[in-house]
Amino acid sequence: MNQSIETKEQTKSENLTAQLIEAIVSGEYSPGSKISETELARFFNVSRGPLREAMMRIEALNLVERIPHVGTRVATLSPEKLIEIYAVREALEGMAANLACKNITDQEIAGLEMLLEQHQEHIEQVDGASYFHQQGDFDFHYQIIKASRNSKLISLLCDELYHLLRMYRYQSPSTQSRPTHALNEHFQLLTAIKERDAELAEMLMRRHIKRSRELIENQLIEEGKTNDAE
Amino acid sequence: MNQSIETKEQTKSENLTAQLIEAIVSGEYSPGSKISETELARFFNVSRGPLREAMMRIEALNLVERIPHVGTRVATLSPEKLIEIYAVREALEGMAANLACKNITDQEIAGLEMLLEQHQEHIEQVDGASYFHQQGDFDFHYQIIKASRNSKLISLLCDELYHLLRMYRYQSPSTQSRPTHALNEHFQLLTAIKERDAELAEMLMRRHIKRSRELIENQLIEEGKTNDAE
DNA sequence: ATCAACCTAATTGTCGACAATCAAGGTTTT
DNA sequence: AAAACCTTGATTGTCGACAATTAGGTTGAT
Repeated sequence: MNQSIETKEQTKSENLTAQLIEAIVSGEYSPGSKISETELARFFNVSRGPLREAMMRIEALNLVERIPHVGTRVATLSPEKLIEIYAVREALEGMAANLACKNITDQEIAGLEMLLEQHQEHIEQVDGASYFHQQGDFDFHYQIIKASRNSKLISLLCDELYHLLRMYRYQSPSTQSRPTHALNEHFQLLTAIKERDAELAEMLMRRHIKRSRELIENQLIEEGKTNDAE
Repeated sequence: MNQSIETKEQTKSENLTAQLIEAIVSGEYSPGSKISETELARFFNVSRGPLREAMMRIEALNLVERIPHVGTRVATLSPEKLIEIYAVREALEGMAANLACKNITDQEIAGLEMLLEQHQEHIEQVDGASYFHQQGDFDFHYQIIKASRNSKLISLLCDELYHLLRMYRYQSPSTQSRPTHALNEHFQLLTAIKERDAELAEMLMRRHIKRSRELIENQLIEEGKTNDAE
């Protein structure tokens, strides 16, 4: 019932866009695989018109790659691209943390505190259940981004970059994370936000993201070594 | 001849996209004005299919605003939105300057020096010809962004944000600028880049953009005052 | 046997027509 | 007279068919 409201946005083209984004991000279509317009259109019971319109939008989000007269493929997210995204994230989320200090409400801060306490319990209970943690990680970051009150910043991060991040996570479930350290950094960050210390919050956020990036870079180096060894 | 290669991308939908972006950014279609699909399609000698596909892409760039079943309008860029964009620019271009220090070639640095010298001459000759200066301002920033070698960063700044900036410039030719100060800041920045001082370059770039933003904010306050006075 | 040219099948790009929706003006009812 | 309800005109959304282009396999020549 609720679904019938949610899924029926207004127009087929828009529904398709939302559904395809979710399907691609969640790994339902494997990266690099070809997307046949005719086939997909038949599957979703629409004509190729709306489907192509949806594809144009999704292409703009960098979730698929299109070559004229050839076809569309689900985007593949190499570790190199991911590292680029992390550099962008570092800049943008640093700014978001900075602005959040100026605009966040006390109520939102209380919400963030609750969120982190939940995460703490999760980590203590199921030591290293990284899936829950990663979802929680996203939640925390989302809240701070929203609290920046800068709609451009919000849409860039949430609508463009985070789709790609989620996509990568589904692609590479082996991705390392560091739940305990990350949680500590979240607590530090929240403290800075609570004290409305914008510069400190920005610095902590940037360091937090930079460390995640370094983890990926190290993995990449490791992979390089093993590949060389072959 | 060159043109026939440039303009004929490959497909009508893509040609349209490029042409419409240029037309909208350059103010050919005035902000807020309604765009009739039938009319535009006839004007460009295409059917509504490719035109709508182009619109979807352009909507993703935030150059037009679409309401389902109602229509499409050329985006209006309020000073408030512009200020938001400047905050994003500050973060992203700061990072770009930082990365550029690590990746720029000596040849590119020499190019930047020449560019700034040209600007200096321009300013000395035609004191306050802000159009040339603003174009030059963009050139300088573009080069640094490109030198970051981060393709995500480059596409975000050049393909998304700068279109909006150019659009605003065409909308409000009365926009104040501060050629002399800006040029000094550019020289400072270039010095930091030459010395590969990433942190300093980032800081200088951020301050440079922040000052531009403050100029806009002050204009906004002035306008507010005059409006209150009425 | 190898390479080049050609042909064919399949996919994408484009079009014109039809269906669905909205905005505006006029009509009727209270 | 004001408000609610059609009705109509125009615009957008969707569809199925056709045209253009590509990829792959086949044929032919060197």
